[in-house]
Amino acid sequence: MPRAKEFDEAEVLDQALELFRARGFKHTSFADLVDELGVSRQSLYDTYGDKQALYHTALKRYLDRGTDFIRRKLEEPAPVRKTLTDLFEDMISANCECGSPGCLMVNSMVELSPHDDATRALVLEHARTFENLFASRLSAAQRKGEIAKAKDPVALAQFLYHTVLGLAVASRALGDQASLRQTARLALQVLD
Amino acid sequence: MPRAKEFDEAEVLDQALELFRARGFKHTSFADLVDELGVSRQSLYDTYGDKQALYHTALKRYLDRGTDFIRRKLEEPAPVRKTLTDLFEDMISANCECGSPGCLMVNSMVELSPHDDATRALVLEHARTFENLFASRLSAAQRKGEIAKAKDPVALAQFLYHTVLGLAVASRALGDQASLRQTARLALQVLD
DNA sequence: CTCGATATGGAACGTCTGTTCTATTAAAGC
DNA sequence: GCTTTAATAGAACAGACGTTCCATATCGAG
Repeated sequence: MPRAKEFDEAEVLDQALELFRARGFKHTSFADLVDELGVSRQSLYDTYGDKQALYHTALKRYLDRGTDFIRRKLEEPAPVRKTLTDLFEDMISANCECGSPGCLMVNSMVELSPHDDATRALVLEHARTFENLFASRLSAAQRKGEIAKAKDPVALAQFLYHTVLGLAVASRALGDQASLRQTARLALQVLD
Repeated sequence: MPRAKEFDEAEVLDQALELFRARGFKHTSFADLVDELGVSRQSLYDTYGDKQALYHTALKRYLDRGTDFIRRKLEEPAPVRKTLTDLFEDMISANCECGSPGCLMVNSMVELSPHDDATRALVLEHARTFENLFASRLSAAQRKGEIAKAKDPVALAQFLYHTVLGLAVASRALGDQASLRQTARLALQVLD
């Protein structure tokens, strides 16, 4: 049996993720990663492949975590308005922690999606998943009489998705949490 | 008197703007600019300064054009709902033309704002201008009885601004115009 | 024609980039 | 103790990057 890894693969991946999130793909050099992760060049290549592969792995991890979080949240038995209010609040807090690096998914959509097929595929799939999860939760809310049956759950889900994108951009570039919360509150009025 | 410039300074600047818009700052090399603008390196440096200066000039031009457009539109005597509906429609069409390069301002907010003070200052000022223009138009609409007086015009303006950001991201990465229009329609329901 | 300013092509520059190679050290299992 | 695998440091690489310099050609005004 070989020697055991001396660094936690998942933990270092998360550190790389945070660097990419704060600085973007192009603005994060491999030398930056070596310096700030405390792992040698060669070990990074052996463990994660090249820079693109590392980025994609980090992005996939980020998206999966987000999907899991949303799915769990939407399964809670609370009223849909309460659930969505909490969800937006959580997202705003998460995107504004430690400065305002914004959302890795949104940053990837802007920086890489148009030129990198793998990234585009990842975010497109996530968008569909997001919309499906929300649409089915909203449909259930309609059956329970929580929101009007005349509304289109898919359109509502897409609207909420677009709202999340806007909040992520604003949190990265403007960083005013109070106005983000107010926007979330107004956005959820579409349910009324 | 010296020799006259052989290229249209404003026209070439617009071409550079489109390149930056489609590919971002880091992904657009100076060699790309030389190749695709049909102007020599030296002339570009003499006319616009270095790459950063060229980008900032292009971004400023883009923001100013956007502000002018919005200001003119909001001054029209039409009802506020009709005006905003048209405005969103125009923005969606403009952001989705020629592929989906998205919005140079939003792209700059994501790629450069956190690391480039000049860019951050430009977009922050634009955000304030946008919100002020919208807030005062909404206040006027309240005085005319077009929308309820109980609503906060500033909060509504910020909500609409955040909505625009989200639509720009979605148009760049997803490019589904139909869902963008539907989102715009739902967003404007906050006025009801 | 001449002078002054401009445009242009190409070479040159350091620097940074992502990536690979080599050599050495270190732990875990047989 | 040997083998195997992993970690590390450092050198080396070729290519791209932004930028500057130089020599030359071109046009307008005097």
